[in-house]
Amino acid sequence: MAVRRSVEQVDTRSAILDIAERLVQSRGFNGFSYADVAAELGITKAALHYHFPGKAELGEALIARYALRFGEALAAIDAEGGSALARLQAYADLYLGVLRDERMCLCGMLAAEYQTLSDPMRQTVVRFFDDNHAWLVRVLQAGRTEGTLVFSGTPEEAAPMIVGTLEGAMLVARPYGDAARFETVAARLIAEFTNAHKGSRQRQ
Amino acid sequence: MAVRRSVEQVDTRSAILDIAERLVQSRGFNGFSYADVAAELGITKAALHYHFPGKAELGEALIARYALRFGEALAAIDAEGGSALARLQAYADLYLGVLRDERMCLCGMLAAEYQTLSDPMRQTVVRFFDDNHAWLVRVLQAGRTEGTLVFSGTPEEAAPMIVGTLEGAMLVARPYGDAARFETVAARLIAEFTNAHKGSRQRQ
DNA sequence: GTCTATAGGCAGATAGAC
DNA sequence: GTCTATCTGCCTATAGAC
Repeated sequence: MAVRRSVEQVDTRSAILDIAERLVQSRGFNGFSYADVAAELGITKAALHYHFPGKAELGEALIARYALRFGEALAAIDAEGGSALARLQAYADLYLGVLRDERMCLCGMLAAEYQTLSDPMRQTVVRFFDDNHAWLVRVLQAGRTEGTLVFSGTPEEAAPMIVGTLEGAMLVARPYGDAARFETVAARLIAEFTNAHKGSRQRQ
Repeated sequence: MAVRRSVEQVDTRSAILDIAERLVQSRGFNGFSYADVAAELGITKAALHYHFPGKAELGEALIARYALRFGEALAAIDAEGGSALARLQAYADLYLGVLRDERMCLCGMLAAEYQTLSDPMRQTVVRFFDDNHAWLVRVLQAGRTEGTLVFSGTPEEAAPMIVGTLEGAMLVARPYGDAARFETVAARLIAEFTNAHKGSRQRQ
């Protein structure tokens, strides 16, 4: 009963999203076309328009699913019950996994192309970063309370450093095809949030 | 005598590069067209092809000029004779100036679109990052010797952290239209390279 | 749901006049 | 150097048959 979609539709829709997601993460939103997706999936461009009326709507669905999965990954990290430090390391490993797949973070890519995106896409991109920020703030606060993370200033000030560094390290590592370059930066970043680096500067 | 170009050609060529540069930095290489440049400059698309045979050649010229100017800016920083710390701060301020102009770093943008670029463009992008890296390595080494910069590991390991963090902070700050977000991250980054954060971990 | 066929526009690019 | 005119191809998108 009910309003369940047919299996075919769900699968095709997911397959479209899978292909488009990889294309956007590797080539950018302005670097792929409906023709690319259709050819790879073995259907026509017209069929794509049945599932997504336009490229902007496909883009919105792309970010929404990506954000959903990213949120689930963060929830899974939380569920493991590790320390805040362990959670921060797991967060960096999420980025590493994307880079190893020769991709850029979807929303990092879209951040670069931000000025060419539709308003709905822009809002969804910003929300992704907002969600990341909020999760990191919780981790940082927990780490400070636990004593596993050490940093100056507020969690709200420190969180953008983590997002920015990981996004930027991915961005630059990709032209070099060098995941180790990312790993070195990520390791340094995490090191900055541990040990007894900060003596007097902690929470002035 | 000699083979000097006419004043008109030089000026038009520069004007084309100025407009294209801004368009690439704000919209991406795949987010602008010859028509955009021509309309803004008040000439036809055909005239653009006289100065640059194709979009790829325009792109190469764009990166080459950008790298040249960036190199000059770094030389100017060196010429001021400040400490390594002052030079590092001036380096971060270069990025801030670009962001304040509502632009992304040209090569950061092209790094995102890397997989869609021609081989010559790719090589020029990588060389830009190589040059940045080399300059930063010199500054870091000088800072360690002077005692104005403190960091763990080698300069070669630390330099990618600086490039990555600044590029990433720009990338994420732009959707927020918030230069202060960048400044906070840049300030933290520089703070990490100063003070007495690192005790035992320095050069193990 | 997917197809064929096609519209309408814009992309990068070229020829040749001036 | 810049123009008009034009080309070819790809883009997103739609109509309507199956």
